[in-house]
Parts: sequence; C-alpha cells; structure tokens
Amino acid sequence: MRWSKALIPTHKEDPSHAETTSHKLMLRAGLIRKLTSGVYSYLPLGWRVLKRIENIVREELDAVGCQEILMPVISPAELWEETGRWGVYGKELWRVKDRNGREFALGPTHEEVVTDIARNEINSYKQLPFTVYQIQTKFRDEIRPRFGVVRAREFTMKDAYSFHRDEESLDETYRAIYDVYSRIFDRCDLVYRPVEAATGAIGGSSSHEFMVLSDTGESEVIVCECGYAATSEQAEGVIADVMPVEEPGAMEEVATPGMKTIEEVAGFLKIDPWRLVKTIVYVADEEPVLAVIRGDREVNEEKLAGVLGADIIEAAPPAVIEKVSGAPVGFAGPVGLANVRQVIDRSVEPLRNIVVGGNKADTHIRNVNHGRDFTVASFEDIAQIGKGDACANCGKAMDSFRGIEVSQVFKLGTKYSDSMNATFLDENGKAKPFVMGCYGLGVSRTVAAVIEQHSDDDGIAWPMSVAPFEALIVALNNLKSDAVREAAEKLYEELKGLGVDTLLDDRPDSAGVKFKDADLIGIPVRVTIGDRGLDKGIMEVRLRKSGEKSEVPKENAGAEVLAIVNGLRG
RNA sequence: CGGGGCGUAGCGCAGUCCGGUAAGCGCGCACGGUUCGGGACCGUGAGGUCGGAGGUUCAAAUCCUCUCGCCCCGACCA
Repeated sequence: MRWSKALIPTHKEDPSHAETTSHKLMLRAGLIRKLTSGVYSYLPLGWRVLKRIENIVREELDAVGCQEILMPVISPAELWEETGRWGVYGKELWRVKDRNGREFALGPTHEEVVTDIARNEINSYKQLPFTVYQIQTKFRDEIRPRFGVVRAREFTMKDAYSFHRDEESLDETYRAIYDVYSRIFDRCDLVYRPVEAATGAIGGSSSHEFMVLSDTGESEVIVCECGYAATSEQAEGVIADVMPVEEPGAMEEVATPGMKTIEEVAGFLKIDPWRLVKTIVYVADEEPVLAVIRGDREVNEEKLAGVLGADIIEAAPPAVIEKVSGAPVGFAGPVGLANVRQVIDRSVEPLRNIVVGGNKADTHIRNVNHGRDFTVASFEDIAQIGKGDACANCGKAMDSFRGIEVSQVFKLGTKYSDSMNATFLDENGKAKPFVMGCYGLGVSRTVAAVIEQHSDDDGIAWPMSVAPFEALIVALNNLKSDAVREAAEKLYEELKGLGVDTLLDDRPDSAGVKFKDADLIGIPVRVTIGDRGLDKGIMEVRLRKSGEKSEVPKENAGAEVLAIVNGLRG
C-alpha cells in the first residue's frame, strides 16, 4: 500500500477525550475513529490488525477441530424468554423493534441461538461432542463505555460453544480451549494470566478469565504465591481479625447528627472504622435485603447474589432504604430489623461492642453484640477481598494486579439446554440435555491489549504477528530525488513479490514527519532510503521495537528485509 | 443511575467569571516560493449556525431556562 493514497490519518497531539495509552494511540495512529460513545469505525490500519488477530484465532481453533459458523446479530425476544434472559440480562441487552412492534435483541452473546440450532439439528450422542464458533460484531448497551475499544457498545467477539453428552467430555474441551487461548495470546505476544472468575450473566458452574497485565486494565486480580489467582469479584480470602478480647457492654444509643458515613461516625466517636459495622440495603430480585459487614470493608455484590441465590442485585434507592430502616439514608442497622432478610459477613463474627446504625435519624447504637442484640442465622462470605488479605488456600498475604480481560471461558452445564429443552438420545434411547461450554474472546479488545503492552513514548511497536504491515519503506525527499524514488519503488515491488506485506511512505513530506509517523504507527521493520545512503550504496534497516539499526547493500535489500521479517515472524 | 467535568474550524485550545474592539491562537489543509535524514521556513488563502432551542438586553460565545452530546470516578463485562 502507498501511504500517499491510503487513509492513515495521524495526529500530532493526543486526543483530549482519551485517557489510556491504547485509546490515545489508536486514535493518534489512525486505527480507529469514534462515531458516538462506545461505537468506532476501523480505518485501514486498525482493520488490518483486527483481521490478523481474527486469523490467529481461526487458525488455532480450527486446529483443534472447532467449526466456524455465523449466526444472526438479531434474534427474537421469544428465544430469550425461553431462558429467562430477556428479563435477567437487563438494560445491557440492546433491544429493537420491527415495524410490527415485535421485539428483538441485538446479540450480546449467542447461547440461545446456538442452543436452538443444536436442539433442532443434533439428535444423537453419536454426533457429540462438537464445538462451533463465530467471529462477529456484538452489541451490549454498556452502562459506561470506556477506554475506546476496551469497553465498547459495539465490538468484535469470537464466541465458541461446545456440546457434550456429559461433564467429562465438557472438561476435556474446556481444557483444550483453555490451551488454545494460551497459544493465541502467546502468538499475540501478550503477557497474560488465566484466573478464576465469576460467571455473571452468562451463568454456569465454573469459569476462567484470561487477563492481560496492564496498569490501565479495568479488572483487579488477586494473586497468591501458592498459585491462586482470581478476579476481585471472585476472590476468596480471609480478613484478618483486629478485635481485642472484650466483655460485652450495655447497648446504648448515641446521637450522631448528620453522620452518615463510616468515616464521619468513626471520627466523631473517636474509634477505628473496624469497630463500626455497616449495613447496606440492597434489592435482590425485588426483595429488600440487608448486607452487614465490618466498617472498613466493602460488600462484594457478586458473592452476595450467590448467597441469596438472586439473579439481579442492586443498591436500594433511598426511598427503599428509608422504608426498610425507618430512617434517612446512613442510619440503617441490623438491630430490630428481624423482619428484613439479613446477610451477615464473616468479618462481623469476632467483633464485640460494635457501633451500628440506629434505624433512627441522627442515631447510632454502641456496644452492640451479635447473638444478644440481633440474631445471626449464619455468617456468610460477602466481603470484597483485596491485596493484603490472607489466601484461603495457604494463608499467605495476597497481592493484586490490574488487567484487561481479553477472554473468558465458562462451563455452562445444562443451564441452557434444560430451559430450552435441548436434548439428544443416548445409547439407551433416553433423552438427555446437552452439557455445554462457552468460550468468548474479545478480538477488538485484544487489539487494545496488545498496544498497552507494545508501545513506548514514540508510539506503537507492533509484534510482527499482528502488525498491520510487516515492513515500512520510508522514502526521503522522494519528490525531488529521482534516485530515491526509483529505489523505493523498486524495493516496494520486490518486497511485495517476496510476500512481505509492505507500506511505502511516498508522501511528499519532510524526513522528520515521516520518521515520527513511522514510530507512531509502529510497523516492525523500517527501511529508510535517502540520497545519503544511496550514495554509499546502502539502505538503512531499523527495528521499531529495539531501535536496532543496520545498513544493507542496496542491491540485496529485498532479500535482507525478507530475512529480517522472517526472523520476526516466529 | 449517583458524583465530577467539558461542548468555540478537521485536531489541540484561549476568550465565558465581569455582555459591547473585526470570533482568536497553534497544528493540519490549499496555492506560490525557499528547504530536504527526526514533527523546516516565508508569503497568501480557505475553513465557524461558538452543541441545539427558547428567553433577558439597544447588544449574547459570554447572563437565565430547557435540552442534546461527550469524557472521568462508581455499579456491568469480551
């Protein structure tokens, strides 16, 4: 491709609305342009990278016998109603109506559609197991699109689905896909880590996420020396006990005018935050629930939903809080609210003489003791675990890092086949539900992840495996110098003939502009052709990532570049 | 949705508090010329419903009301 004719619009300055490295660079290097919040066009450079990643994904999945298909973006509401997700998926499910008012979903994921195919087409255990996948544009009406392509409302995802006669077969495929993902991310030259994950709206029994390490990542991962690694939503751990031994005192009300937060109350009463116990009102599947936890800790809503067996859980609006506690927001407590379902965190168990909300305006209660002043059916684990907490396996203090979740694999079991009545006949002629797995991989997100790990102050430095071009020829002063122009054209044609994907910078711009742009767009191998070198009979080859330079005789530049590119192809 | 911020030329911004000079600056773009190995220089020029609607006023980018959009922090997830 000739740069003078290509749509590669670069910018000198950082875009004002971008925060993260990858978002800034994707905009500056002309990979993408925003249409509206969370919706992007891919320009030639971005589209080329996306396709290269797609092809890696294809190659690796095809190699283990997965079959590529393409399902519709649009699916009818009735299908989603079969599994209950028309309701459960919530506002994130992008809904549209046709001219007759019939409702459809723009697919955020395709369990329903693929299960529909399976129940119609697969009748016998002899046809199992099998795995299909597609690479497609997905739609999720995200609460908050962010970081460009990292959290978009329209994005490219590879989603695969496997069907099995039993759990053993599922385990096998799950393991195989897990290994395939490792190979895919290895080939993209990413530093990543698989971690235990929560199952969220997709559901199922077990799940792992592949996290690409990045300080700008949205997800926090909790890790332990012993090998344990999980997302912060999922992480299990032990919260250190800080309570000294104390005799229970007499419960008493204390006036705390206007003190709504833990910090305010702790400061006012001159006590440590852990001596307070906070009570947060949630609405779980439309029923109000109290979550009670030590004052210096946060509730993990994922865990709370698990304990409650609830599908949808959200912080209660003020009106509900006031109705439940009989007090303004900030003064709820477990004492005297036995009529509301309460979930008490394990961190509360060792505490004595705690301070809780008084369920009355401007009032807290001190010297409260569980068992005596409010009843606890059982202590549950609903706490958010973080860096420094003890590992549930080995007891060591855990660490944390941030990452971008590029893929997630789920063991779905029979969640979808049961609700959609998708069955096959086994050897005994008995109908059994498919055991399923599903495996997502964010392709567009992976583009951003690669940039996060492969860039410097000057711009992107693509790994050869996903680079939009393999080589860039920079022709200096090509407008005036016939020698340069001819040499550049010749090398360009030669490299094309040798199968090297090459971009020729034949723009009439100054050397500085071309070099800056070259660094920005990050093509791995750069060949500089100028009169100065040509007079010496050489061209300069420079590697973007290492900055390593070499001079090659101009006559065999083509062969030399091919050898270097081959070396980086891996 | 809660909290914070921002909409002025393709991009990055000033001007808004305190209404009034001809809507400005840098980059980019077009044309002419000089340059030519790390974002060159000179000259000329094009490009704006100041996000939108309504209002106040002799006068609105600037004040008021409503509205739309965008970004950041939190809840969601590939």
